[in-house]
Amino acid sequence: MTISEENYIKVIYHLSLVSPKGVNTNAIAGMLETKASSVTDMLKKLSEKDLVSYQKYQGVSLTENGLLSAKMIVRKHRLWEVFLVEKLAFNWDEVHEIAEELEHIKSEALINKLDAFLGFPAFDPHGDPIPNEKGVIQKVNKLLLSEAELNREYFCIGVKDSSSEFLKYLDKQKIALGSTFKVIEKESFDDTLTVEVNSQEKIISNKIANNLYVQ
Amino acid sequence: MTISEENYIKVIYHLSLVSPKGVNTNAIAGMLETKASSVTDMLKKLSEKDLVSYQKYQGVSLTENGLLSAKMIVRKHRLWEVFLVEKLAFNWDEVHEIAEELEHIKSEALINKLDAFLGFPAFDPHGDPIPNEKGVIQKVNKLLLSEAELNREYFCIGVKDSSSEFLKYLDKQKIALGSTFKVIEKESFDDTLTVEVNSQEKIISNKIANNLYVQ
DNA sequence: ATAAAAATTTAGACAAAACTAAAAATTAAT
DNA sequence: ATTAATTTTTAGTTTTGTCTAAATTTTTAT
Repeated sequence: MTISEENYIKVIYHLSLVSPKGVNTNAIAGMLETKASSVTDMLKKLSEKDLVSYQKYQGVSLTENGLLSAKMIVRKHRLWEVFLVEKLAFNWDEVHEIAEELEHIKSEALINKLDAFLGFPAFDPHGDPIPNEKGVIQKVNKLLLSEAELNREYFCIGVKDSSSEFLKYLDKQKIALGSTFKVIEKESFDDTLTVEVNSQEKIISNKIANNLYVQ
Repeated sequence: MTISEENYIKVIYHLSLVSPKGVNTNAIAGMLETKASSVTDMLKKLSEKDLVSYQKYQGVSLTENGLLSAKMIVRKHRLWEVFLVEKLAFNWDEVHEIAEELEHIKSEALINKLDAFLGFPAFDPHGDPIPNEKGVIQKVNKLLLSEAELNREYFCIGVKDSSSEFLKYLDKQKIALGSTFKVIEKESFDDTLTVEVNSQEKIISNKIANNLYVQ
């Protein structure tokens, strides 16, 4: 697979988690910052290679082959992110772009040795699960902070948006994976939350609460 | 720079160490397993970008820009090789191809943090020096085993040929960086050496002796 | 010094992956 | 149920890096 093909497969994978019926051409184009016509061209090629099943105008989904390939790319991406944060002392908001490049390094021995070196981590620095050597992904119960019940204790276990801007905001607010959350009050007008984070009271907008996973 | 451009710059760098007057089109084509006409095309492009100085039919050499770029690529390659051997437990004959991919990862922060993580190593697993952040390469006195004097103690400090075949042969012969060498006898007919390696007597062909650096 | 051989460059073509503009199919709206 | 809007595909180009074949320059050998 070329790097370009891998990027398409990865994007189709992520989109198909949200819309399992079939992924739109335009949605793919949006994620890859390319044009719909380019996507159509590539879908034909990926279909030839039995990585996606594609019917004109009907959207696209991954074949078994394509799904496994996608999971291996995601595995590589997330393992490299762990390496960058745990071993090279990068901050969690700095690793995405570098991992986007590292995920295309081909060697399977490399990624399995890296996995062992890191101690077979189950989650990446943003709380996303890391597929194992076979592509199996551990399923985790989680909910958005915006869906949390009042006056119950939760732990932050992940972020939905892992953009640098959002992560830097969390750093500023001293919110990290493992932080404890208790929702004190929910403002019905705009869904703003009053939350006790690590025993400190904070006001948290609905947009933020919609991008924090808790348990 | 594209990956292809980087590969050309790197090959020109390595060839210019052997023939400093100017590197031949055919030599580049040979190293990159491509055709001379493709090389000519690329030399024009690299010349446009002020990475090489190139005059039709007269061979090519790196500009200051090109030289620094080449050294940075070599730096990345060798640091990744150290990582693969020291941290991921690869054997020294397995790392070249993987490092050929890793050397094209762009982030400067990455490579400097990797350098620090590895403890600022001066040499890669084959004994080749690692350029520092500025591109400075430590100069080392070394000679080939084939040029060694009789009955003097030497240490193995590097290999000239770092092909997997040669390195595996050295593993089999229990020769590694740091091994001690004393040449007992030189057969004048074919230059075969009788050598004491780590206090054990061995017969070593001229071809082998021409690919081992000692000090 | 000139002819033959070797090396290099030019010219024209191709594949991959992108693009623009136009056409076709699907979906939404009256 | 048509029409309008949106989405998707097709057709034709472009760019990058490669190729082959032919032409040119340089080097080697007589």
